[in-house]
Formats: sequence, C-alpha cells, structure tokens
Amino acid sequence: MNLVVGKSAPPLGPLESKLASFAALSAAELCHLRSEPSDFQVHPVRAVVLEGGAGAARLVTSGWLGCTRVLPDGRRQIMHLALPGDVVTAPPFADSSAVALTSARTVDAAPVLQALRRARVEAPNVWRAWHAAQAEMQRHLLEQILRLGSLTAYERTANLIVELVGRNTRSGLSDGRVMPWPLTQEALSDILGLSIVHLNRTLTQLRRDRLIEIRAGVLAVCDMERLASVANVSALAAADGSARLR
Amino acid sequence: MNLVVGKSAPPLGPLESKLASFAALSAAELCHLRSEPSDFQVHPVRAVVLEGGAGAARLVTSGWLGCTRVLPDGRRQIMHLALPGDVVTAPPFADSSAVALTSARTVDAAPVLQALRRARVEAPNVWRAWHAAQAEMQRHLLEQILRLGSLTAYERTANLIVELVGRNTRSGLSDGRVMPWPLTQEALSDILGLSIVHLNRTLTQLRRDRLIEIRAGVLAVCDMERLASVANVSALAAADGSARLR
DNA sequence: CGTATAATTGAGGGATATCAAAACCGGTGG
DNA sequence: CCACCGGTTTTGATATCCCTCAATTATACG
Repeated sequence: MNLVVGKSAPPLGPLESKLASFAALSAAELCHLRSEPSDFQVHPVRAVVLEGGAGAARLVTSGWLGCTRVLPDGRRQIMHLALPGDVVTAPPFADSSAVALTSARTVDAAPVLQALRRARVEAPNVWRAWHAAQAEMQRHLLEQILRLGSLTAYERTANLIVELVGRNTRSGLSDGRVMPWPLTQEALSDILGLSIVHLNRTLTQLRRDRLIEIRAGVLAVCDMERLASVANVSALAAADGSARLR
Repeated sequence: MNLVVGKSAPPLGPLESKLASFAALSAAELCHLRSEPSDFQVHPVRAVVLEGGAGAARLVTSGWLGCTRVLPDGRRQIMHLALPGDVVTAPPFADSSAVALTSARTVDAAPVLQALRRARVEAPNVWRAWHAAQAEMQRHLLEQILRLGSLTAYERTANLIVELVGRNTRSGLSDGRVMPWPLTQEALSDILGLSIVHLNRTLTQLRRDRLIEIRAGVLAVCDMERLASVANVSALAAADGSARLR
C-alpha cells in the first residue's frame, strides 16, 4: 500500500467500473468523470476519516471504510461499508464516524461530484448510472436491516458475502467468485451484530460446508448457488449482482 | 376511519407540520405545497399499498404503513415505517412491498412532488425542509440498523418508541409524550426483529419500570429522560427530536 | 526471537425463540 | 342480554442460539 500523501492522477478505476456496470458507458462518456488531480489521503487502520456530522465527502480509492456508531458502553455497530469506488459522506450522528477498517486511501469527492453535475447534461448516461449506484447503496442499507433483523448468524454472514462479492464485481475487483478480504473478524462481527467468537464459528462452519474459502486476505466462493440460497438474497438483488458476471 | 374512495381537499396536515418542523415556514410558504385535490385510496389492514419494485409514490395521510420484506419461509421484516406525512416509494426488492399495518389512507404523491419541485425556486425554505426530511428518513434507516445490530430487546423497543414519539411530534400528532399507538404486537415484533412473545414481555417490562403506558391505542411516555437513556439515542438525534417540543 | 494482534477452541450462562395454552376483547348474531 | 367468534395479548415451560469469559494457537512484525 502506498504510504505517501500528495497529488495523484485521477484514480477513478473502481468508480468508473461501478458506473459502467449500471449503464453501458462508452470511453467518451467515462471521460466526463475525469477531474483534475486532487489531494489524496492515506488512512492507517482504525483512523477516523470523517467525524460525526462534519467534513466533506470523500471518494475511496483503496481499502475499506466503515460507517460506524459507538455506544457509550463501547458497543460498536458498523452500519455500512464503503469500498473502493464508493463515496462516503459525513455520517449524520454525533456518535458516528467513518473509520478505516483497513489501511485505505481517499480523495476529496468534490471534484468528482462536480464532474457528475456537469455530466447531467453532457453525458446523461453517466448521470443515470450514478443515480442507479446511489439507489443501490440505499438497497444495501435495507439489506443490512434484513440481515440484522431476520437472518440467523449463518445466513447473515452468507448474505453479506454475497453482497460484497457483487459489489466488488461491479467495481472490477472481483470476478464474481474471488475477492479481496481485508477485514478482521472483529470488524466483521461489528457489521453483522455478532460476537467475534460466534462469528468465527460461523465462518468456520461456512468453510466446513464448502461454501467459501478464506486464505491470505482473499475470499473465494466455492458454491455461489448454495451460498446465495443460504443467504436468502432477494430475486431482484440477485439478478442485479449476477448480471455483471456475463 | 373513513371507508370511502374519492376526491378530497388537499390533506397535507401532517406533511406541512413535518416540514415546518425542519425550517420555520410561513403560511405563505406552506401554500406552495398545495396541489389540486387528487385521488385518495383507503387501505384496510394488511392491504398491499405498493408491490415490490413497481408503482408510483404515495403520500400517507392517515394510518401507518410498513415497508416489509418476506422470506421464502415466511419470516417477515418491516424495514421502515411510513407515518402520516411520509411519502412511500416503490420498495426496491422483488420480495418487498409497502403494507398497511393499520387501516390507512394515501393519496398520489406525484402532485405533491411536483409542487415541491416548483417550490425549489419559489419557496426555497420549503425545498430545504423537504430535503431535511429526506435526510431524516435516511437517519431512521441507520437507527434501525443500530437497533437491530447492537441493542438488546429492551433497549431496542425503547429506542423505537423514542423515535416514533419524535416523528409524531414533528407531524403534529403527538405532544412529545402521548401518541397514537395503532400497531399490533405482531407488527411491532416484525419491526424490531423479536418474537412476538418476547416483545410482549419486553413491553410489559417497560410498563413495570414506569417508562411507558399503553391503553386503547394510545402510548404515553411516563419518563422521557429515562426512556431516552435506556434507548441509547444519539446526541444529534435527541437534539433533533426534542427541539420540536418547545 | 519476542511481542502484539488476530484467529481459534472450550465451557458455561443468559437472552431470546418456540410451543402451547389460557385470558382478553371487540364485534356479531341469536 | 348472552354466547360465540376471530384476533390479539398474556403467561408458562422448554429449547436454542448466541454471548461472555478464559485460554490456546497462529500470524505478522520489528
């Protein structure tokens, strides 16, 4: 991972790929996303990227962030994950913040958002794709609610994995089967609302059942069919995710 | 409850009140919300208002709706509540739908949304208030994630009650202490991700602890201070909610 | 190598679910 | 007025999922 702070060429890879997955976009159209090189920041693990209620939106270019909320007694809930290509905005609660779950890099999102506003008339497909991506983010929140409210630990974990494979596939970071897996089990347990111990047993079970394999920061899905069925993924969501694979 | 279908005068009471709670709005400004009388519909309990992925947005004028998701095995999660003054849009999953949790009335939201777009230039305060309301809805989703992922049954229930008192207060349907309570315990358990039996015991406990009282479709908060502290409400959210009381 | 962090395993307890039945309640019809 | 009815609330008993505590093993890193 790069550890320098400074200027960089437009690092829009994952974002471009994500948008292209929502609407067929020509190279010319994607050019409308280009904005002048802007400051980037490197965040070590556990660094706070945006503090509760304040700060300008940032675009993640590498690493994973979590929009977290911490209770007075120390319980922590990660409400939402931001992956490369995602834009994180200031979390809306005093006790919430965007935190680097892995070492990560972000750039100021303002120029990109600016470019998107220009694209509204100049490249309407890009604008549409952006809105589709925003709508998908909304769906992720609802999916998270389903996971936490209605699924067992086993289903919950499978469901999140299916979602993350889908997201990484959209942004060109997975082939639909294998993806980066940089999370500690502690972070994962804070996403899924499980104790770290129980999460560990759940992951072990998923491996024993030959649904996934995890080695050296990489997760591989062994049997997407069965995994998705365990995960109780919605028809619409599943279609969305797998459409990308072809 | 009215059981007739037909035309009605603009039924914007709760919506107007809600928007006014986000930005001081003069009567003149509120007029920009007025739109021609439009069709309304009456929905009996359990009626589907919007089917998964399709249908035009509707404004709730009375009764409570739930944006629900049903799993193949029958488990149901209510992801989000729509109260009078809220606009429900087509839920984004194939297996999700907006359902009447009580008998309810809705009108087509298109004219209202139209009026709001006009207000963007003619009454910017109204436009701003609308966006503040949308942002608040987003916060409710995040709060729901916190509830389901990190709070105990007791805290979870308290938290939801605090939220609902706040929302009803904004829309003029509560004084900050007493509010309509039309939900069956079954619906409530599907919101909170609890079994109906355990929810019942939890409510009983909240009553024993003199935090709330429930009688004849009305809920009264006995001790908001303690309830809010049990509920782990975030500083920002709490400020928002109680600001309305004065 | 030694230290810190993360992953894993074991044992026991607590919170919540499930099953079953009883009490309650508003409406309906005799 | 009373009996009855479906839906809802309440209570009891038992099972299970998941948490907590504690210790051990693996892995990264200087």
